[in-house]
Amino acid sequence: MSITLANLIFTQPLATPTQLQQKYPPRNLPEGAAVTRFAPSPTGFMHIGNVLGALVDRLLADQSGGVFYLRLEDTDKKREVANGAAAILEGLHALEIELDEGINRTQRSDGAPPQVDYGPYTQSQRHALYHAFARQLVEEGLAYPCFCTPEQLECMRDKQERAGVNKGYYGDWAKCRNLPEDEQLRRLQAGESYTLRLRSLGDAARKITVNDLIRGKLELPEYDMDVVLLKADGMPTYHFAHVVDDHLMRTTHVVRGDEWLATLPLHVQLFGLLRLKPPKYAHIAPLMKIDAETGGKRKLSKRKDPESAVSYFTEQGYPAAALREYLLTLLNSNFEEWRRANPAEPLAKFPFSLKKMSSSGALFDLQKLDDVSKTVISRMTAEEVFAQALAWANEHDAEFAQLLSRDADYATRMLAIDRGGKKPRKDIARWSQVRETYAYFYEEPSGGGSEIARNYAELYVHDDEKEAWFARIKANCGDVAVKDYCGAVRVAVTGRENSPDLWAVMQVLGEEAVLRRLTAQQ
RNA sequence: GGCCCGUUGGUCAAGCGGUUAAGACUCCGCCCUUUCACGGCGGCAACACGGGUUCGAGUCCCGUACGGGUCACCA
Repeated sequence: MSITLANLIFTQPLATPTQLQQKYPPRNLPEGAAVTRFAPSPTGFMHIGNVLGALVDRLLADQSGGVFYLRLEDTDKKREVANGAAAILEGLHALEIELDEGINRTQRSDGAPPQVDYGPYTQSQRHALYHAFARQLVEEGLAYPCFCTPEQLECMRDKQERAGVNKGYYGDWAKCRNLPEDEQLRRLQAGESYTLRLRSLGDAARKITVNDLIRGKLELPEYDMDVVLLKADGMPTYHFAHVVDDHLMRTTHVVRGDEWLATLPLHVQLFGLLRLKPPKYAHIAPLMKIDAETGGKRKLSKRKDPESAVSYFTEQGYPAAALREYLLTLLNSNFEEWRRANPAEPLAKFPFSLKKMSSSGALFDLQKLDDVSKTVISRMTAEEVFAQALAWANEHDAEFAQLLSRDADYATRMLAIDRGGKKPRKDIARWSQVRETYAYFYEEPSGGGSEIARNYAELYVHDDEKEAWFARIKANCGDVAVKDYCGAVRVAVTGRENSPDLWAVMQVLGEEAVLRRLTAQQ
């Protein structure tokens, strides 16, 4: 084998890009079907913004008869966490977002015939694929080895900072860009550490126009940096992996955070140099919050804001459906209107539109989430509420889980109070609130009965229907106003000044418990 | 700092050259009611600022301010 740049860099036999494109042909899907992907890195932390993107991916695939898959971006071994993949799957599960492909799945969830396997779906296993495309770039003179050390690069940036010029590896600053070939070969043969850099053809003075599905036409400067394509360990950088993977996996729509807008021209350039067709892009604005100290709006921060983690919401016990519904209201403001008109339709039926998304960041509003969640929970049956509350308690409140499961029938009857009608109660926004809301069903109020309560105990007939029950109170309250009389009974029975329908509460508690509470000593 | 993106009530947001500038959440009031919710009705409250273009500008253009992003062998 002759001694060439490409042969020294790529010592293993590789397929050609053309062969790979034949191996992973365009997907056999209906016209216009969107192939979307969720591509997080396994850092052990799932940001709520990440699942927001995944929701968009899911919706896009659903409404077009397409495919939504998961790809693990584990090219940075320094940041990788042991069970990072599990955390990602949990995050998707928290919103019940289903995958068609990826990691532990290779066929569509709707039972459609299996597609060609477009995996592996873990980037660290796709080494040879990246190298195949990288080799082509080297052979065409579009990529070169860079021997600069991290220290040298750091030093370069310092100088650039002082000189007041743009930082980065470009133009005259790109020391290794024009190394004589014999030097390149010599240093490669000597085993020096190197990265593979793009020989950029971009000129920052020129503009390209790209279309973003959310923002419309964008005019951005060409990318003129010689970015790293392959790191010293042979792993691809995000930019290069994005181009190779999304092409080979036949992604049609790339949905990602708008922090990628700045490097979009680079990605477009890379697709061009590889003679590949770029996907469509949709850049989502970040979720924001009000900073408690400054009062200003800022991006939801992983470090400062516990509610930026999906796990926060699962711990609080927000139902997956509530999370999805709330996020949809942020995505498309006409969603609430649609939901009111179609209370039972699955989300996939919602005419979701990327165009209707805001290009500036939405404030994450916990209060509104609670409101949405209350509505979602108020529409569930008592059995559903019981099952989900119990599932939550099993994970986060063992004592309460025991209480609930000790008498499932009792708990279900309790949860059924004021539920199911046209105007159901909306007491609960999260499963963590169930225990406190229904506490008096499990423990006697501490106050004890009052004079009125003891008086009422004597005339109480447990088998009274609601009408008769109320008539009996009215007939016996004497000088005391009905309102006050009922109030006293309520306090004795529940320990609170307010509760759901008193009669219904007493029916569930049972005659014995009611009488005991009415006659308890103070 | 360079480059890019954005800015309609407290919040999410309709609006696409002529509107009394929708709706939802929060808050307040009233009604319903055995309490509290729910529900119904009503209210407070907005086009960041300055210049243009135009008969007319939230809507188009240019500045300014503010916010966000990016400038890694992280994604």
